[in-house]
Order: sequence, then structure tokens, then C-alpha cells
Amino acid sequence: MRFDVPPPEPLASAPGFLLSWNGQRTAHEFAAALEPLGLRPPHFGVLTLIAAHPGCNQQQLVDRSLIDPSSMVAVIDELEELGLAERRPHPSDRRKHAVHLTARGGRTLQKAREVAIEFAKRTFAPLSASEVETLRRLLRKLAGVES
Amino acid sequence: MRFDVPPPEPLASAPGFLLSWNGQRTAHEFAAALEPLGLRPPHFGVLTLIAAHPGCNQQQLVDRSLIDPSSMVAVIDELEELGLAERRPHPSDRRKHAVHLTARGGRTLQKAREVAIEFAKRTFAPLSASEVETLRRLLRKLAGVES
DNA sequence: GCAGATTGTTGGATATTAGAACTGTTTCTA
DNA sequence: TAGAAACAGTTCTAATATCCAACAATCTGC
Repeated sequence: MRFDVPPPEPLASAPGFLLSWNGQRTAHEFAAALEPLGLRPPHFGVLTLIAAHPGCNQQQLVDRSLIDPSSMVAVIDELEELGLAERRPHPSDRRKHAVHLTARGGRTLQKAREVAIEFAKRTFAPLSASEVETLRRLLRKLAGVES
Repeated sequence: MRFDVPPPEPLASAPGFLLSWNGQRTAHEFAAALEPLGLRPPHFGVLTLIAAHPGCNQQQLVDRSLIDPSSMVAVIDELEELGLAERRPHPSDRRKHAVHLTARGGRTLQKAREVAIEFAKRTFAPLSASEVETLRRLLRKLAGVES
């Protein structure tokens, strides 16, 4: 799919198509924004979760991230290779790994957050602040998130 | 990605993530809704375009659909195999193919349209009619469509 | 009539994902 | 307390999508 040009009519009139198109474009461009750091969106998500819950196990990360178990293995493998996170033995259950951020992981996460903020600013530039808030509210409702 | 449960916090608070999640879920579920007809979303899009511009060539379909040329070949191949469309020699340029709908293609498109309408109704059920319209307006603006 | 552009096609290289099967560990239960 | 079942993590495979470069046939402009 090409995201460099606005979608042509009559596609651009259908709410469902607009949703898909904007969503895929956002995902695609966010991935590009993250690339200079050597990260992909799942890495960013998992780093964020580890920072919020240090020492949690992989199953908890799976539950909180919508990433399936076998992909989670690959994501954490890559974070370890990059020196951003590490698996440690879980204190009370030898089946589990306690996943922690390294010092470098903390610094990289900070940089990634700045990238994400900058990206959001750029992505939602066509809308005013109140429009972004309206959009957010409608999307939450559509996603079935209780508020 | 799992779409059977609402996204967990803090992801569900980020407009960019909400956009991606809803967009991918919509695309995914629309594909599932279309599946009983033996079609995937690109087939539906291309059928719609052929119906709107009978006899157009593949390049025009590419320009109007955001599908890249080599994928377009595959889509039209499959539509021909299903007996829904056909390539005919272009009257004035032997490089081009004039793409037409068959009678069966017209009937299948009609059924697919009904599926799409039903799908939209179901997808946007959590929102009121005016909310859907607001969402549509904001997404158009975000996509850069002139209005 | 020749050079370069256009149209459709093919093949390959690549990334991404989902799923089944497997190991080691823990928990339940009779 | 032994055996069965459940669980955490991992590995491997297969299906999928996607993009890109190269190619033949044809057309257009000089």
C-alpha cells in the first residue's frame, strides 16, 4: 500500500477504509520514525512495559501487549542482543524469567519516547488539539475501552 | 496481534496506537466478512473500480487503488480465475489490457456491497450516527483529503 | 527509424506472522 | 507422594505479504 498520497475517491469516503488507511499509515510511519534507534514498534511497546513493571515475566508481557508468545520470545531476544533488556532467573518460579531493563535500555527508552512524542506531533498536525482529543475519545469508544 | 480483547492501558490512551489498533482490526475483520464470497479486500476494491470504469487498463487501476503493479497482476489473475473479470485487448494500444466485469462479477460485487454495508453497521455500532460522521470528518482531514 | 518511455509480467529476496510441538517446571489430587 | 495436568518459555515450520529489479512487447517523439 502506498501512503505517500491521500487515498482516492470513492475510497476516501468510506469510514471503514479511512480507519484502515490511517491506521496502517500511522503504524508504518511510526516504524520508520523508530528505525534510527534500531527499534521496531513492538520493541518500544515491550520496553515501555518492562519499565512500568520491572522483573515481570514474559507471560505478563504477552497479556499486556497483545503480542503472541512466540513473537515475544523473538522481541526479548532482540532486546537482549541490543543490550537493552535482560532475562534473569525468577526468584520463586524456575519456569519463569524475570525481565529487566539495563541502564542502556533506560536511556534508549527515553530517546524512543522523545521520538514518539515528536512523531505524534507531526502525525496529528492537521488537527487542532481539541480535534485530537475528540478523535481519541471516539477511537476509545470504538475499541471498546471502558472510560 | 489479538483483536478479540480491547487494548490494555497504557496503550489505550495513546491516539497513535488507538488509530493503528482500530485500523488493523477493521481491516482484519472486513477481510473475514468478505471471506465467504471467496474475496479479499483488494478484490473488492478492484471490482468496485472496474464497475466504475469499465474497460480501463491496469495502470489506471493501480493509480486509483494504491495497490502496486505486481500485486495488481495477481489480483486480476485471481478475479479471472473466479470468472468475475476478464482482460480484453485494448482497442487502441496493444500493450494495454481493457479490464471488464463479467455478469457473474457484477452479481458478486452486489453481494459484496451488501456485506460491506452490514459490516460497517456492525463495526460502528458503538457510535451514534453523528459520532460516525465526526470520526469520518476527522479521519479525512488526517488523511489529507481535500473537502 | 532510433532512443527512450510505458505497460504488463515474472521471479526472487525479504520480513512478518501464526501455529503446532516440545522441554522443563510447578501444581493439583487421589 | 506418585502421577496427571497445567503452565512458561522455546523452537521450528509454513503460510503470507510485500517490495524491488529485471524483462519483453509496444508505443511515442524526434
